[in-house]
Amino acid sequence: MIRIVDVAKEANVSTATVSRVISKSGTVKSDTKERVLKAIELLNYQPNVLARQLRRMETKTILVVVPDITNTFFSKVLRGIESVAMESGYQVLLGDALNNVDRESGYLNILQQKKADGMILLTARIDGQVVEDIAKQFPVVLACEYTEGFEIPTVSIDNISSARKATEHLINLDHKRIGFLSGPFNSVLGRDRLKGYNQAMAQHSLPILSTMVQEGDFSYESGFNLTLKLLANEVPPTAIFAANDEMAIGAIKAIKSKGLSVPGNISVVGFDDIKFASIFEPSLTTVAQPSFDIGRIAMELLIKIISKVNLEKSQYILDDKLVVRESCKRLI
Amino acid sequence: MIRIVDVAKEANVSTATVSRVISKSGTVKSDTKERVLKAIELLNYQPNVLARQLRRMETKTILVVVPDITNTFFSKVLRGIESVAMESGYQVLLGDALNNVDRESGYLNILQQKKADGMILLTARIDGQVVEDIAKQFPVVLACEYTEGFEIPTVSIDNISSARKATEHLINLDHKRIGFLSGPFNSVLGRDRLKGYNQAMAQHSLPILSTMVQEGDFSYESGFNLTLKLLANEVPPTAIFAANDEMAIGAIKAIKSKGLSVPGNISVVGFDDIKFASIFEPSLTTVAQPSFDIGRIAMELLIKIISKVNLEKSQYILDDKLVVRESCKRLI
DNA sequence: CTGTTAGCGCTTTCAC
DNA sequence: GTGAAAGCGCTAACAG
Repeated sequence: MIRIVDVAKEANVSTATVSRVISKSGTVKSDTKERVLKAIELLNYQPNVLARQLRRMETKTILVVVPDITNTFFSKVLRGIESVAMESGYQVLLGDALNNVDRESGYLNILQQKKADGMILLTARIDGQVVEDIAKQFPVVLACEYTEGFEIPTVSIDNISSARKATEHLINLDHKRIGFLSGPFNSVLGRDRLKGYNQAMAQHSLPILSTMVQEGDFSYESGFNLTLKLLANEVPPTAIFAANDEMAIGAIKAIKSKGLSVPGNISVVGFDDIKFASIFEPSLTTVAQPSFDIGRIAMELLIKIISKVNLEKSQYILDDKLVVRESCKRLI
Repeated sequence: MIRIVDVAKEANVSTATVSRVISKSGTVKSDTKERVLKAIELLNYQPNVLARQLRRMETKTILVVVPDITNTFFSKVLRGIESVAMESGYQVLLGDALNNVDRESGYLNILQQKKADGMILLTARIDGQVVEDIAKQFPVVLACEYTEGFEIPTVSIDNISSARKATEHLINLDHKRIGFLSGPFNSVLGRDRLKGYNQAMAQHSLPILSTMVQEGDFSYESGFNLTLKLLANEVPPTAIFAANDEMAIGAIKAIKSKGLSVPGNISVVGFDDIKFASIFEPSLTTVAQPSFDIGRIAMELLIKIISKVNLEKSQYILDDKLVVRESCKRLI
């Protein structure tokens, strides 16, 4: 292994000078610099990042905790994060929580061990207080999700109003009996989308029936199974709003499996606008989240926090958009 | 920050003893150990991984370079990698190459900087010689792909025979004019699947027409566009074999867009068996790769290499399986 | 503009 | 079974 002293010897300067050249800090006369560069080239020297990290007490690495990496919505957020990370010289350590709360909290101590300078959470099923405590000690940004009542910097859409809009879309199509496939109640995001649904129903004086609300886990399978349950009701719904696209697609498959059609017999709205939403048949009416931007802004925020730049504001609410496709129809 | 000396002082021992306790090495009398543990607890001490890394010259981190994280096939391989990594105390640094060769090679110097102890490449479009050079200096495992003529440890299926099997499935259904949507010719994997197609055609004395072979990039869009091109032929194909599922789904959408049906007018076979293959309509006949196992075994191999354990063999060929679903039909 | 030097926090010989 | 002490390779304060 070539060390900085080797380069220093070769170039006939001190290690400090070599260090100044490679970290582009301080001032070095241009011909000494030239000499150092040549020596680096000659010896094929690569600075040992580990030593630098220890010295500077920073890793230039951030941790991203994803609830489910096989969900393309999250992989797109991740892309937004990665793009900014790369520009700014950061690397991304991936934590896939596999939709499992224990796994999720397990990643937290990577921060405490100083293996990462900060963390972006794409999921927040962990106890809010725990996250809050971590966020007090280390740079943390919440993306997509947020925790109620705490002051952790957050990037997300307004889930309540989006869910309300989506539900209203169905109401405007004359649907009155609208089933809701919820996300887990233990996530704020799950609860928010439910709130939006409830608000829309209430505002239009429609009854909120407990049989019409099912708690899923954002998976295709839960969408499928819970829809079968909704359909088994004495009076089944004429429309279903699913809290994410994977469940919505599961719902459509379940409806079809019963010999019914979408949107012929039942209308379906999803949430996220994953790639597949437009490919699936019928193409899915859904709430499009600016996934890439969520990631991008979250990473920009995190970098600011790490650099101790003051934040103008800590809650970033981005615009979403209801994308109307083929999966909904006016009730006749 | 609490340091090891603080714990040592608190427990009235030397730093060496504390170190022995936390790294479970050497021998410590059980009541001294007790005292140290108590001090650690009391001070809420977390070892600084950076310092340990520098001292031990290892990071307990591995780099995974993925061609496209939004493709669920790769995210499943990643899961296999992560599961073993976690059990063995490794963390996963993610490099998303965005299907871009430059990005891909950019990740290589993370190894040289010692930010990772080893690397798993899920893509190998970089020059084989470059990979070979890196693999000589650092632990590297190739998964899914491999490089021709080099001796880098590899985990994959036998792409040639799988592609041959898939093509033969169509031939056995009496198809003679079979279009092939290839992956990029600059990847061995792309070329191998083409080879399999060619072999099957030749063995059954069917002509290999250049108009029937189109080079795509594994994306949905390229599958869609190239299929339109295939269909524009004077004599269009009666069946299409796509080198991955995303392209196959693009193909089906293109066929439908022309008012034709799958499998009614044209049969389609894919490759990978991504989650969506069974959900899409018609459900896709495809070659199922053991994605999770590929990841798992690749990581196990990498750990062996890092630990300098001798490998019994370096090329692991896993079994694939043709999953027959609805997208193919006998030609009448 | 450049060199000297003291650590960053930990592990690991070596000595007792 | 335990402690003293020498670094791992680098950076940054300070001196010149």
